[in-house]
Amino acid sequence: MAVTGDETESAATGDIPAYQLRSPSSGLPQGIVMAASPGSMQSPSSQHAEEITRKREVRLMKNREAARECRRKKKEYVKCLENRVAVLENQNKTLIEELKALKDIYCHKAE
DNA sequence: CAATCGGAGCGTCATCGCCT
DNA sequence: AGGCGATGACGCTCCGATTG
Repeated sequence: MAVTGDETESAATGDIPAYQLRSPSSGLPQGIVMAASPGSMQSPSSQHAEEITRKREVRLMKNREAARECRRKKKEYVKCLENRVAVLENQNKTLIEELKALKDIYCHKAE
């Protein structure tokens, strides 16, 4: 059976999730410059950059959740298949027993 | 007891297929 | 054509088990 210590919610690094430990620059598409000081007056170009960043964050968040859901469904599917295997194996066993019993009966009649 | 291994889960990227 | 959700692939972390 599977190991059952599978909750990875709490990172051992304290309160920072593992996926945020990467170098921050690596997550950004090339050519994107982070806005220097949010909250102050912004040039149109930095507003645009912020919009792009925001869109990216939304996309990443949606995909993160989609991936989680996808894995959940896959696990469920595999569990279903495993159940089906167990049922079919039982059926097979029963049928083999039945066949053996019938053969026995047939043999004794033939004697 | 520290090192190593293997499995599980996660986030992200790339890609595909569907919908508008 | 472009947006979007689903999913495979990859690399990473964490954790329990095993081993020397």
